[in-house]
Amino acid sequence: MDREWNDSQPIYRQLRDRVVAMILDGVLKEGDPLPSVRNVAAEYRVNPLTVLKGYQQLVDEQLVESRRGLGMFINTGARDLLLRGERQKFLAEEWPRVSATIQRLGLTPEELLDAAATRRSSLDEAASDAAESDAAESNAAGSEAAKKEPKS
Amino acid sequence: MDREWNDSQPIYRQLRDRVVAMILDGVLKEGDPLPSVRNVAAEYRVNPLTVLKGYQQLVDEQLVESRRGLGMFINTGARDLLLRGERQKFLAEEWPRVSATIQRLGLTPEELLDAAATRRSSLDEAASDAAESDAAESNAAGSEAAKKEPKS
DNA sequence: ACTAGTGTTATAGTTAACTATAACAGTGTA
DNA sequence: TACACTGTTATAGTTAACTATAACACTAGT
Repeated sequence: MDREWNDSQPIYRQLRDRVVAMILDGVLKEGDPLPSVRNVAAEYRVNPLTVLKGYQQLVDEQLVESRRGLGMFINTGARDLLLRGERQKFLAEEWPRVSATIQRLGLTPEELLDAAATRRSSLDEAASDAAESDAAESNAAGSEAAKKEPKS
Repeated sequence: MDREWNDSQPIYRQLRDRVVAMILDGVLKEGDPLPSVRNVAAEYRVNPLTVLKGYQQLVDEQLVESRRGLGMFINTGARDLLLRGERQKFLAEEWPRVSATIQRLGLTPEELLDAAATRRSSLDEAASDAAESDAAESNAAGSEAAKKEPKS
């Protein structure tokens, strides 16, 4: 979670993508609160408005609901919605370009698997662990986030 | 070649990537001229300065040489240079993210191969043909580019 | 009521990307 | 020389992304 920003895409979109990844990985489940705008802004040393913009994207996509004074919460059905939408989006918009690049560079499946494995072992431990242990306490990603129960 | 721009990355970088792809695919060979700044600008209805910026990146990477009054030409060794650099860059910077996304979405090799095949048949015919027929006339990508011989 | 935590809005400034328009500079050919 | 191509630079304006600073609005706990 401490990796910095990639200059090939706006921060607010990378932020949106991170939350999406956490939902897909099961780190954030339905009803869970997102780490607060101010917390994220402070932790990543980014402007609160930038965080808000990323979160607003999620609201627009019906993935997240905002409750003033309480926080932002994962909607019911968010993960299913994502599994449909993101698959199609990825296959249509990103994978063709990536696939062409792989072919152009003559990369072998071995090289690709090696590179993927290398990264996973060094970066994704936390996310993998959280995803694999299903019913464990699902603390959100912020440092010490609020964790109040939404009153339905 | 008539596909429009992707708003997820600046045009000048997409332009740079297209030329890189053409070099890797063998569409542009050492000594070949790039389509002229003005031609590309007109064909894609983009500002000449934007095209120039993309081309300048290639000059900075030693892939292309600029000759005032003549045009811009692929350097010798450009393809080898690319095969080394781009492989490393792709495996380190892009593939890990893509690989994680694939895993998250639970995409199968079949789905990925299908999507890749679908796209290739509809988009890349021209590039593939040019790459496969090796010694054919290698006309550059512009509409009717200059095609002068550089005097070494 | 007070306080500390939420999301939200307002104001204003910087930078990068892109644009339009125009001119300058070098090369080859008729 | 004149012309038609090349790359290059100058000037200036728009938009999107990001920033800093501050205030407003709402909720829960004490």
